[in-house]
Amino acid sequence: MMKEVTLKQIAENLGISITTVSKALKDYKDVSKATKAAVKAEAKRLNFTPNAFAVNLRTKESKTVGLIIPEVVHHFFSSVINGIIDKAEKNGYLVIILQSNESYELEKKQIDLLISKRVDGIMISMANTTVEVDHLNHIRDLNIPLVMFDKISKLVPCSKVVINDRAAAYSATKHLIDSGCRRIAHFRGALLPQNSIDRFLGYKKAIEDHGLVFDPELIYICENVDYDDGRSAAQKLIKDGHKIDGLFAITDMAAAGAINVFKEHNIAVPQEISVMGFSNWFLSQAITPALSTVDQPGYEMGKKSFKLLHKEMRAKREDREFLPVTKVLETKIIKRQSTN
Amino acid sequence: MMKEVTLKQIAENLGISITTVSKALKDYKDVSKATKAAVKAEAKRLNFTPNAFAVNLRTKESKTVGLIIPEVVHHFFSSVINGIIDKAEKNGYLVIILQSNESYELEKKQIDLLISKRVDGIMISMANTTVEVDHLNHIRDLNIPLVMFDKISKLVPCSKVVINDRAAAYSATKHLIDSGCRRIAHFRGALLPQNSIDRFLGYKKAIEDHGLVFDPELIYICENVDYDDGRSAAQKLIKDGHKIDGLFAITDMAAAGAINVFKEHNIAVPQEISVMGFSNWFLSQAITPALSTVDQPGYEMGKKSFKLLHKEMRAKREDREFLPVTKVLETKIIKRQSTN
DNA sequence: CTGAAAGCGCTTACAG
DNA sequence: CTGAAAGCGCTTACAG
Repeated sequence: MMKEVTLKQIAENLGISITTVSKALKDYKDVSKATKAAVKAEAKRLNFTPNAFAVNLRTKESKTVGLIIPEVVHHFFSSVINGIIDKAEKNGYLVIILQSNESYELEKKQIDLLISKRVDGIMISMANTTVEVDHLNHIRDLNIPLVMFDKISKLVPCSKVVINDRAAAYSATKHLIDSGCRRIAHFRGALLPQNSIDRFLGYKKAIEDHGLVFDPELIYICENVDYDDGRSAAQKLIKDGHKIDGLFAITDMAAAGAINVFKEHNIAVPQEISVMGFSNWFLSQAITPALSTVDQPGYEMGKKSFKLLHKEMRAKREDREFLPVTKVLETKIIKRQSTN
Repeated sequence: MMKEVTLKQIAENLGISITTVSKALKDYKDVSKATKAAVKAEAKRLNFTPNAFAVNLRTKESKTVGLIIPEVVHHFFSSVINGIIDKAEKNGYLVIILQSNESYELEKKQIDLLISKRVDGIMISMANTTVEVDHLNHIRDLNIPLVMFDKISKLVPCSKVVINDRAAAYSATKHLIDSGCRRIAHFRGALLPQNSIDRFLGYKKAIEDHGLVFDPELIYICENVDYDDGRSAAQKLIKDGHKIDGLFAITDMAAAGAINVFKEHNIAVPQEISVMGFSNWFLSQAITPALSTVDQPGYEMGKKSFKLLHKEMRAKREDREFLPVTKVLETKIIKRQSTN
């Protein structure tokens, strides 16, 4: 364990001042070429890296941003993380990741943690159970750059990156209708989250716009929008005796669960029931029949989120005003074998 | 934007010294009860949080650890992340996550990044292409606590958390043999990574231990161990005209790809060919037939990794010696429908 | 072109 | 029980 190399060390070795060493390393124009060369050579020789703690304290920046998501183990969110990390790193930022586990209380706590760590900015996708947004507005009050993505709140004035859930669900449902379905069930998410509501509304509008009858009995709730929820809802649907020829599920997982239940009941997909998922998770191409779905650009969303955050951080540093931007990303229908 | 609250601010408001304020907040025993109460009340009133940058500089600790994994978008690694984040947070640490994208060069760069950020410790799972380990030993040289998990190197003297890949692969192959398979193919990973080698060796040993003949022609390489690789290997296997009744694939993804190819060729799974995967990713229960596999405890591995790192960080802080520990986690066979 | 000095906000050994 | 002082390692406005 050797001693840490500091500016002071280099200065002493070279018999010059700490100030000059610091300036030389940062290529200040008021340092002679010869001095710069000598300092850089010595710094390299000693394998000098500036003490980040000291730099942070002086510059009041940590070059670190925080990210809060509901869950890490989730294809969509891990894609977002991927996009954020990639983009952040290219711009010299590191990313601290925390999860809210879909809990409002935990979400508040994680925000406080990030604030007390003095991250330069925060990106967040809200927990399903979050209804109140004071903790998010608090971030704005402290003048910390903030970007929300996917699960956002209209009540927080900050930059946002989203998809148009309503339009995407409309397209998905229309795809079912166009392929001949006339009685289409919908497995929706919980009542609270905005994207659960929006996907439901998109479904409903598509039904009504195309001369079909909206039947509330065909709506089932998948609280956790996962595989098991999809299974339960499909079982209930069958038990309820509803004759349907199409199903639009809020996630690929729920759709996969439903398809497997249909198979167990010898209901042919897509011949008897066509099934649409949502997200285009990896899973959708591996199941049989391969799942038709809506592609939700997670990686893109991550990249774009960091980009907006970066813009805002830069504006803050340079004391410029920054106006929040909302970016809506494109989704597209991916047709596979589960629909005609 | 209000002014930052500092110790100085509190001291001035109360007409006492900064030293006393600092000590009062940290419950030093040599501060009077009355003073402590007053200081705490004022701190609370002003919503004081210590400036983390200053604390870091003084204590030479950041209460932040770094994590480097090959890829974030990966069921197994995201489970590990989950375990690490959970455990870290409970102990007051935040986690910076970086990915190597299976690149040795990037892995080196990420390590340098974390070192220069002065994280208190590093956890890493090696990239497949990493053969040389100087950059890892460099972490040790700097006396930074280090834990390797899953993809480790024997050449780095540090704590490790792994599964016994060889034994797990042996059990998986034995499961196929016990269920009646006599000609078992193996889809292995690239030649370099240790766990690809170990799983292959476990497979080979099981074959030989049970009176079967090891046939190198039945070994196919899945470079990226993913769905498409599994598909290609299965297609090649069929084209090569090999008659097999069992397949042990290095990952669930590769197994899923193979199963789908078998289906397309009207080969019944498990009646004609039994298939074993490895990892117990979510996917394995959603495909048809549901995949028999080896459960690899990702969340557990993450928790244990942080736990060991934490121990080492504590030992370092208290200037105690710490001897590296290697922890081998249990795996288990999960029997589903793809095997008899 | 160079450097002395102040300061970022905290912690802690030391004196009283 | 309280506080003056040094110091963590850097940056930068200022003087020369």
